Amino acid sequence: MKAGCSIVEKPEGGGGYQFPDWAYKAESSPGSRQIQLWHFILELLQKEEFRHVIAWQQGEYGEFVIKDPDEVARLWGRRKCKPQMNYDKLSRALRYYYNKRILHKTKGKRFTYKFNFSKLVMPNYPFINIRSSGVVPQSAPPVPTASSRFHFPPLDTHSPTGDVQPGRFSASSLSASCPESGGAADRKVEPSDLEDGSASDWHRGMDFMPSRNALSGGVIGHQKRKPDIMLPLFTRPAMYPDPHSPFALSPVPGRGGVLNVPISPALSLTPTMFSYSPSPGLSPFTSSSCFSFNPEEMKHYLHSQACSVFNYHLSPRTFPRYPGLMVPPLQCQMHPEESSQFSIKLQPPPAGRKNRERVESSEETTRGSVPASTPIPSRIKVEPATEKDPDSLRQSTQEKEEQAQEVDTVQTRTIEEGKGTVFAHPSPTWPSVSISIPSDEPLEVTEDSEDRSAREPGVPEKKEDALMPPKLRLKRRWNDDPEARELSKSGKFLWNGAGPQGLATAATAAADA
DNA sequence: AACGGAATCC
DNA sequence: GGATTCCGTT
Repeated sequence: MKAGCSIVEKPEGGGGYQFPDWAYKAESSPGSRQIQLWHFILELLQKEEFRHVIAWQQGEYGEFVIKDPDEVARLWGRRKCKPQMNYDKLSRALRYYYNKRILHKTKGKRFTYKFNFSKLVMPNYPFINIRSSGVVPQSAPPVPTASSRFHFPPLDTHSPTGDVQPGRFSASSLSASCPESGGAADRKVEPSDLEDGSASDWHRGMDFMPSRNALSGGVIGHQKRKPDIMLPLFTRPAMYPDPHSPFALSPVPGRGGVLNVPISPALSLTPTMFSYSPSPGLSPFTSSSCFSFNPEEMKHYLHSQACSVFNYHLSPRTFPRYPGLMVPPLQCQMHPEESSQFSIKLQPPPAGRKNRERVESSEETTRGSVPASTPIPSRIKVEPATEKDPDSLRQSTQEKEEQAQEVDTVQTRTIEEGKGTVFAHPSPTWPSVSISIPSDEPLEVTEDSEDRSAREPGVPEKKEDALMPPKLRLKRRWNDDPEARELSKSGKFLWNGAGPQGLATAATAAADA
């Protein structure tokens, strides 16, 4: 009986964050209707009260340590009303995030994982870019300061200068809805906690966005309505010193570059939405909004969108419509049927254990209904045995570089140099993303100021890469394959950096929801 | 401890 | 689809 386990628990008025009702609806969270583990983790991470249980790892961007695995598991179990939860199970769930590139393991460090923020948030906060100063506050993820919080990536590739300061996060309900969960860890933080962070409470600005949007859209309660255009654009915080605003969005409308981003807190940061869901219906940007923007931001956004569409074979429909926008032809399309429903299958059904057993024992089936006729595709392990263990070497030094490049630097270069894209069919070069915006200066959107040629000379893996199952591709990309990373850095994967706060915000929101 | 396959649940 | 559960392996 999960009677007491309500998933949607709106924060009572006052302390919590007020999102419009729709934000709390299950539909707002495609994929999973309940809080997701990574949300939960972030949620814990943003609360000082749990610092002894789980905390950001100092010195590593997005890295966190589970100090008390059992307790984390317990909390998670309580949240999910799974009393039997333990770290083993929880960690299994975390491990599933590896392939999704939401998380990866910091090898050599016990109970230490690392969020892949850059890939996580980008679709939702394409312009967010936080510096990888390497300074990670104790109780909070690397929080960009008011001055560095959000950058417009391509324009800011210089090395950061430790101006990241610890942010503090207001807490929302972390409370489990389970009946027995009344006490202990579930409390709200004092207002003082909410107040003083200069860069801290930014996510409260989220409050404005959905609600204002609901109003401005005029279609309250119909978020599914297709907007004319949906672009999450953010402005520089300094311009709008609204302490409550995550994106420094002033509640005062009408400023250039300000956009009311209608992000469902629950939905917006579900990474799978973007990465694996070509459906425009599930697009994070599917809510209506009125906004203004500046061309520069627009360029970046469009560019990244274009790249995303390209890189992931997303439906072109995911590309925001914009007058004058020229979406480069997707020449890397697959067969029509495929492309229409393209999605990265992270966990393709492998030959099951049953099959394995059957092969071995040549009969025997303990389960009820059994695949009497399940064609067993013999699985080919394509993955090259890169048996090096660069961890010890890489860990402290190189990883930071990675972060700097991965997170901070937004690769605005195009697929151009990718020649044959990772995924794909050799497509004649897709020249720079052409984005034309009315009343804009000549575009040089695509040039990376650094122009690092991280290009692999040989790139022998590409073909192989293309043949490789998506799962493996991703795996390669994220696990330990520096080459793969290099490849991705060189333009295969074009993501904007993003801040963990965004996630934390979402986590909070989701948690509250 | 960490990984990942497999089945299952919701 | 996202866990949860179980478990063999490294």
